[in-house]
Amino acid sequence: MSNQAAPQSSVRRARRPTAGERREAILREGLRCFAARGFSGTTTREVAAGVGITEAALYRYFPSKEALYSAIIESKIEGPPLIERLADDAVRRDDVAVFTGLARGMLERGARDPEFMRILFFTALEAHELAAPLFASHVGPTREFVTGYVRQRIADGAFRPIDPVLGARAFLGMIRDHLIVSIVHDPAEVHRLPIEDVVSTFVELFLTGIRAQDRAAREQVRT
Amino acid sequence: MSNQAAPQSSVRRARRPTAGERREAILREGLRCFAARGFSGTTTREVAAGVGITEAALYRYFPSKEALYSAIIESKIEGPPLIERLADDAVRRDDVAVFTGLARGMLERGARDPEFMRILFFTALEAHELAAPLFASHVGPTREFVTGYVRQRIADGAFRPIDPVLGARAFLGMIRDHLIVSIVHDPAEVHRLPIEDVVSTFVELFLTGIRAQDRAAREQVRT
DNA sequence: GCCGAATTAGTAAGTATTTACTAAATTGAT
DNA sequence: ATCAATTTAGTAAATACTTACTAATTCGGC
Repeated sequence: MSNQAAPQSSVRRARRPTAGERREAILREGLRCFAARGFSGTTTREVAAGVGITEAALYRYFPSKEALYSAIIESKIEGPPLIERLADDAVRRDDVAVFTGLARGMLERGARDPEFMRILFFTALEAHELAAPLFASHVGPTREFVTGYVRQRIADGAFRPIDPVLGARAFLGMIRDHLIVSIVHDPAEVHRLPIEDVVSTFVELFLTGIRAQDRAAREQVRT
Repeated sequence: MSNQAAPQSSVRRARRPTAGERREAILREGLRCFAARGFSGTTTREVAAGVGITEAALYRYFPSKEALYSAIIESKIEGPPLIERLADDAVRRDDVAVFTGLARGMLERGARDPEFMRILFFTALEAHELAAPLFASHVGPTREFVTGYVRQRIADGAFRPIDPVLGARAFLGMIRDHLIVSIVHDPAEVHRLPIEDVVSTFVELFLTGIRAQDRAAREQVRT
């Protein structure tokens, strides 16, 4: 992983990365470190060493450790393309498509970008000031989308009349817990179960549980 | 902070705390700090100041910061009385009692001891070496208990034949997510919804979703 | 193309402060 | 007076950040 650092006597000197490339490299390494050990568990020295430069060079790109951390978090703040993709399914009241898309999107993101999940948790626990914006860009909209959809389907008479917040939480909780277990605790387990199996199991479980049923089925539950 | 407990024999002077009391006070304050800012985000100076003593005094009771942290975590490692309480309900196959007891126990612990939840997350994220024992004493047994119960009920023909691990995760995920939201993100929200409402909503949702149903109801879900 | 000045990116070696931890002096209850 | 509990007053290492300088790259006039 060590960068080129043998410029002296060699005939062909390695090209020096552009400022943009360097900045990106610092952001990447910073993400790695902060995701692994949190803000206070990470030193600027580590990050610089990981990039293959000195601390002073790092401070050329970011005026402080805080600024670097903030830049990393901000780079993860983005619009909600997942929700937008599901808007169509939502207006068509296609429950299976909505919840399948949701589960698949979340689980795939977790598999693709596990460091993002860790940063998400660290910022929340460490109460970083950018935790709120970060959550407002990811977790919040998703929760509101699901809550709104559940509320709508209850109004439609398709879902049972439970608290929509709890309904949304129930579904998102299944997904999130799966992500937590696989990413935070046991990264190996994530590959044991194919994503599609997890998705369909959770969706079926949730929809069967929340859908309005005839009285007989509902009474059965109360044992 | 002045530390005055019930004066036993002397009335005039403030009694100096016994070694045991002091130790307890340090553990309490340590829990507060570590739960709030994690291991690397907490300084021994802070803890000592919070107790009202100097760092040197603290080091009389604990030989290192690590030792203090370990003692705090170990004080939270305990047997599984929750699961044991549910064993009877489990052999009687009383689904509602089992899952209600589970949800209630977890949510009440979260409400009673939010710092424990935060420590749990911090140790996992910071990959502290005591994370494993801590999880083995709390999270693991609960998950295994639920997984086993689900597996059993599937064998009974009472639950649908899904992966028991995912079934357990679905239920525990709902609960855990509720705890996370209320404790990590939004401590105010925990009081908005009465625990009993949350418990019954989740239990009904889950049991309705996982219970074996007649073909008509099952087909309905597939839309 | 060519070359020296200007600019940019980088380093080595710091500084000031914080941190975990400790030895020796002091306090206070009995 | 004794002696454990506590404080005073440290130490060495670590940490975020800086200073003073150098190497690499770009640029503008030829």
